[in-house]
Amino acid sequence: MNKPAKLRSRNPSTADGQTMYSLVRAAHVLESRLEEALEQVGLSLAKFGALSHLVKEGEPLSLSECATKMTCVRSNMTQLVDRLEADGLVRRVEDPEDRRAVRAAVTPLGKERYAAGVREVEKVQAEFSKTISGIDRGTLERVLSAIK
Amino acid sequence: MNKPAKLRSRNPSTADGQTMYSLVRAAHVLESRLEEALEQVGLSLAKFGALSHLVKEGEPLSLSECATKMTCVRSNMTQLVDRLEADGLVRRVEDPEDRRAVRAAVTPLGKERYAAGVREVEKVQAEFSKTISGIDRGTLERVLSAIK
DNA sequence: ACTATACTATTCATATATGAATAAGCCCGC
DNA sequence: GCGGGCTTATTCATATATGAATAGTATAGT
Repeated sequence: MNKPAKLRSRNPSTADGQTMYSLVRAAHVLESRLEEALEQVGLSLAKFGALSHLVKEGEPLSLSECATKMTCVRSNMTQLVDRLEADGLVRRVEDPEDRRAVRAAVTPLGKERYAAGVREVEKVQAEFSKTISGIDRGTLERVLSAIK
Repeated sequence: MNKPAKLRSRNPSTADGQTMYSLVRAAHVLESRLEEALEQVGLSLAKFGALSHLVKEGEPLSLSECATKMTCVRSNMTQLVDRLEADGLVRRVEDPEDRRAVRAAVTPLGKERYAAGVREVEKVQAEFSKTISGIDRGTLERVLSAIK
């Protein structure tokens, strides 16, 4: 639902600052497009991201593992799983191995919804692909992955 | 304070999808760095962004104008100005020309804080600049600005 | 002058994120 | 086996964002 307004504008101190802001702005635009596309199938980017890890893993993941994979704090995952559960897309199941842990299991509806999300996301990716034709993808990937 | 966990991970449907996710991830990393840098001087990225528009404009802006410049909805600006006002960085002033409007005026403390923020942000920009040496800046800018 | 329409900011409900505090359960060294 | 130190999830307070609903003000067209 929300996208940060924070830095949608820019600060012109240096030329590179410009590029940095451009990159952040472009990412926000892409996120908006993804949110919009996923909204068509009743998902948000956050929900889609969580489902994608669960579906790919093929078995229930503890909320801690989910949080790690999504690079967010656990309290965020607690709330996200609350919403996913309310939507009927995942179920909380106990972990018999570790009674502290709670695992999130994707429901059949969750799998369906995820598949529909993938189809929507692929459209956005195709769009994006056209836009970045005309830049060397390898170089771009290398630079982007250097930002950590 | 917050950065989206949403898409910090990736979905490997196509190679270009990878690049799209890389871009989004990189932007989140940059935002985190900016948030961290600004935290040193008691600012968030959202607050810094609002201050930057107000300082550059040189005179009080209505909340609607602020929202437009920050590309966010007005209710967001209402809350952001609430927090900036609580920090003593801006003041709400009435607009004698239009009794509907409320303008945000930067305080002297706000100007100082902004200047301190700029110094912090410049450090992050310098860091970023090093990272992207090795890619043609013009090409990158052109591609990024094509995303809208 | 009046009315319809549009724009102002605010409030409210909600989603997404963080981080601190808490309670429960695990496990290592003794 | 037990005490201390992790890790687990949750709750709470808060920040940032959206969008719907509202109240007040402005303005254009008649």
